[in-house]
Amino acid sequence: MNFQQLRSVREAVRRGFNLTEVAHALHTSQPGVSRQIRELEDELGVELFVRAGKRLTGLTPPGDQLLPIVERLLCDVDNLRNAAQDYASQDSGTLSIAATHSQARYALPSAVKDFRALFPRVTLSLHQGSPQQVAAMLLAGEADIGIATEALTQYEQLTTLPCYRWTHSVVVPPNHPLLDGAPLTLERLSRFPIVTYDAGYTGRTHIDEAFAQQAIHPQIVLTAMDADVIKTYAELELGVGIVASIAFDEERDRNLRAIDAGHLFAVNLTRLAFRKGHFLRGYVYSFIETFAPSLTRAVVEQAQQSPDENA
Amino acid sequence: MNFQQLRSVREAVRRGFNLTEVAHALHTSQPGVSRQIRELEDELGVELFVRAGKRLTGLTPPGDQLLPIVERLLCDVDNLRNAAQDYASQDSGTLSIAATHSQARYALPSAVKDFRALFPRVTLSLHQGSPQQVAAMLLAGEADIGIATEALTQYEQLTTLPCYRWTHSVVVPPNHPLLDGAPLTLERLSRFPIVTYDAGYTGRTHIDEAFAQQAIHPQIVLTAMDADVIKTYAELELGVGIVASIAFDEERDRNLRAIDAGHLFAVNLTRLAFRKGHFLRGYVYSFIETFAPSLTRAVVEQAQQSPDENA
DNA sequence: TATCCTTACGGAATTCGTAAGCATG
DNA sequence: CATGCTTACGAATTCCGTAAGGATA
Repeated sequence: MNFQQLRSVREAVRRGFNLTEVAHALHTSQPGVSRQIRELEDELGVELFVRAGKRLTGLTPPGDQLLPIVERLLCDVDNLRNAAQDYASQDSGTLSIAATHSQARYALPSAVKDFRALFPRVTLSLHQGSPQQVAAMLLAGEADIGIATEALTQYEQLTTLPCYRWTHSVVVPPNHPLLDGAPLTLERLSRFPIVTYDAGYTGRTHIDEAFAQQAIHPQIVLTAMDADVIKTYAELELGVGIVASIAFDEERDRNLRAIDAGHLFAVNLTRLAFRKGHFLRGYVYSFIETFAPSLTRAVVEQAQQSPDENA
Repeated sequence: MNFQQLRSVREAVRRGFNLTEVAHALHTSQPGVSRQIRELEDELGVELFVRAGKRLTGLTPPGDQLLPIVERLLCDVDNLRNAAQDYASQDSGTLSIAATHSQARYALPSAVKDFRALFPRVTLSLHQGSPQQVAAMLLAGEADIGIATEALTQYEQLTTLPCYRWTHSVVVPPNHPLLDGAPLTLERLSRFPIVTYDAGYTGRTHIDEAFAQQAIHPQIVLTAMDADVIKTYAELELGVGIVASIAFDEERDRNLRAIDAGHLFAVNLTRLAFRKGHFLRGYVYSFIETFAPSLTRAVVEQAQQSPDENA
């Protein structure tokens, strides 16, 4: 048994059982991969993959049970490397962050700035994607930490920690009727076409829930993955924008006015996540604490050890 | 990085940093081991071992931190093999049990008998030792499950589950004054010399506690690791024996009489233990349930997953 | 001086990629 | 017939044990 065999198996599952693709991913030849898998199966005495003729099509029951062990094993290989590097080169290395647009654009910049000053020799790589993509990157070991408001708690294999709470705001052009000073209600809001986030992004769930609860069916004329797009169309008077309050900046958004909507939609909780069992280098803890001061190293380490909590 | 390197490191720690011994344990040459370790250190970029001149004397801080990861990694290698075998040869394999004398001699036989009938093709290996040795065998991966009354809960890396409760009995020759029918008390007991278990064995802790609580200092004239020795000397009238009730058998021990001492000493709880993260083959669950019917597969699997419980 | 680790060297086994073969949709 | 897995083979590399060297208690 060796690591290459295990990597071949893991990659085969990830790449949909196409060994040619696996070979590319692992920078080796296709017959090589084929052999690695076959040899592992021989050694273990079980077929891990279902074969339709010569083609692999899925995992057998034993394969299904062994895969998590293989994953954990390879994860530990990374952990070993990371932990060693943490000593070998204390303050240099890579920090890979996966985040949604909202976080990358509005929440992270200040933490990133401070972190770069503290750890100039750490290469930061920031990957933007949907909450699902953020989770996928964490699970694949491609990112150390992920930050998003939605979806992260859904994954068995991720540990999540609360970072901060925030609410939505309504953004409208300066001459808009909603700026008449009367209290903002869902009912009033629903009289206007609405521009907001795509389903599954940045607290959209809470927006939908609020309307549904009052049996109001708002006319949503445009959805986008990020606040910048939403604000752009709110300026064009396509509709009333609903964005995260954090995404409105008086200085920059001079063509818009914000109305707090914290009382209309449930409070959102942005979470930080990492893969269970994934080793975090020393500076990763520093970054986390810079981003969310309540998440001290002790807090994060404890969350890592008691995998059942979802505080 | 490869498994042999990791095994060399693990074994070096286990064998007190003597690479010559490690080489024997791993069935290879001493320079080989030396090289494995050096190469791993080179690859990781950290020294794992403290070297005094040419001699290894201990772990460096990074070594200390990496060791648990190495252990888990190698444990998963075993898990992979075991899980595979569970499919490859469902009902054949090996079940290794570590137990104290009391358990091996009095509690296990019936479970072993039933298990052998159910799984004739499984090779049973039963290792007897002190509670500490039982724990050590589990930690070293040499035994699948361990059974003992003492000490097992002390180990961070072991998961333990309660099997059954039992109390002590006093055993004396047929003509002994304690058989006069008057209630047995610690005070009366302490008037006679006592023969019982060694410290750290089979509920000895509770015996000491009971006497200490009443500030009685019994005269313990002989201690032994097992009830058979104790009973032998009780027969020879060296002193009054205190043994686990389960160890007294009216049929066999015709030269002795037992007096229940359940009210004198705290109730003992015999526990079953296994290493956290250690894969258990299907028939292991069967054995456990045969031994302690309350420990169904579901119960055991749950204990495996929530490592913080010590119910 | 005995123990124990390192370095040096050479043979053996393993590994891996290329090329050819074959099944499937 | 294009895609995708397997088998075959040979070269290169890696691996590992023996033997010799050096440091320490």
